[in-house]
Amino acid sequence: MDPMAQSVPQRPRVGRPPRISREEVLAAARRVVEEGGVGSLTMRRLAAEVGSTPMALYHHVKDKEELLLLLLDDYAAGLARPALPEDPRERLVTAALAMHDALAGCAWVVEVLVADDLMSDAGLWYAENIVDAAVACGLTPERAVHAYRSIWYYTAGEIIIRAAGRRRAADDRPTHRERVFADLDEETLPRLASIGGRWATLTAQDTYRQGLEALVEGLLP
Amino acid sequence: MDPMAQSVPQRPRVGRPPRISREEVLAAARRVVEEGGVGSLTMRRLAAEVGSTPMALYHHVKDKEELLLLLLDDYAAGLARPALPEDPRERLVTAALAMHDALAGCAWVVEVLVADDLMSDAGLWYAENIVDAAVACGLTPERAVHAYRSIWYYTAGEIIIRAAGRRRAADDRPTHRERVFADLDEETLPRLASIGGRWATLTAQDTYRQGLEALVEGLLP
DNA sequence: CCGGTTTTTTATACATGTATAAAAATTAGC
DNA sequence: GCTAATTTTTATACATGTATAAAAAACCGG
Repeated sequence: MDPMAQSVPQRPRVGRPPRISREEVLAAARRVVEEGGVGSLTMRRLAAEVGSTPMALYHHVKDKEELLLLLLDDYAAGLARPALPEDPRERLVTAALAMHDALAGCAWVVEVLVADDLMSDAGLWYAENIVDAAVACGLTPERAVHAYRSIWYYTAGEIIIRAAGRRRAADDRPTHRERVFADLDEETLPRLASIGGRWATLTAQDTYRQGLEALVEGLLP
Repeated sequence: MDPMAQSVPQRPRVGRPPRISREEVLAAARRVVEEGGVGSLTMRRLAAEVGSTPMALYHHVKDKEELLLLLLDDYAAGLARPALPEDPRERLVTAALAMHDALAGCAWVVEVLVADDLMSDAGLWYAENIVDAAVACGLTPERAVHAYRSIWYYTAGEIIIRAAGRRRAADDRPTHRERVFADLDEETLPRLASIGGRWATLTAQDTYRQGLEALVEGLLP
């Protein structure tokens, strides 16, 4: 019982020895997602992949949500961290853009975002840089955190809403929206009516950066 | 076959007569949600409520997602529409706040947001007023739509992320986050480390309005 | 070697959304 | 009235996440 003994590799010498490990499960999950997309990642498929049974997985991850979170973690860990400009304001914007790009590059990220919020390990790098840049811009630490939070809401919202839009576009049922926008009441909704068909085009445009810069503009003193 | 006949009540005189209607299904869904929360709304339970079978529902709503969207619609239709200030900028902020409050008042709204985006009927009132106010503030219609869009991302993001946070707080497993924030590396993440325990407090605060005003500040000329 | 303890794995079961196909109930044409 | 067409309802089935409880496989003290 030497307290200075290596604490991690000190395996528990009791109980039935595990046939699979969390790492194996994660590695298998990566494989499955890589080749079949996140839609093909089911607990049963994953169990088959590691040569075990579905319920055995639950001894290594709490549930599927945690599994996805862990996948996202190591996706984020593998990302290049761009060099950030000196100027604090530019640094802030650049870091936020990098965060956004990271999320946008991972199609299934939405499923995790609605469940948890990326404040784990790899994701912290973005938070660190954004908060730090905000402080460098003259905000108090408290307001810098609030600023980060606002940027996070905006960013996560953009990712999620746009993903929803893409999903909607995928199955090509003529959307409720199109019908609604087709016959807008000019009396009660004159502005939208005057925009009419351009709405789809306009909202399809990528204005993340524009909005981000506006937000930053308003947040900084 | 008079083409000028009432087009809507002209019921189709052919085929097996329906035993349930979309309106009945919706009314039943409202009852179920009202008394048991959205979690208790299952297709089977709903079928039982209308005295039918699960699959019969699918002739009146496309799927559960559409059902929720319809529920949200008439929730929104029932909301009071606040009087808006004259000053366009205040009007913009007030309308956005009203939109946010509307969403925040509906706990299960998140499930719909991630699937579709509230651009249906009742939700349009907010869009109309926000876009119109933005134009009144001097934006072109195009930029006004973009501005609305940014506000929408920010708002939806706030609602979704905060809901996730609340859900996480509900089941009291000591979150990954707490553990992560407990031992931050002061070398690589000095700023977050210096904030440390205050992070939870700070991010728990409601800063929606603050962020909104910053965003509006930056969006308007 | 044996019974107890601990850990991991397995088996079984359930609730859910919904696909598919059959059945039922009506009208239209003859 | 009979057959075909049309619409709605029902029955059955499947994949999914995961709860629960039993089983298996290793350790320990005797």
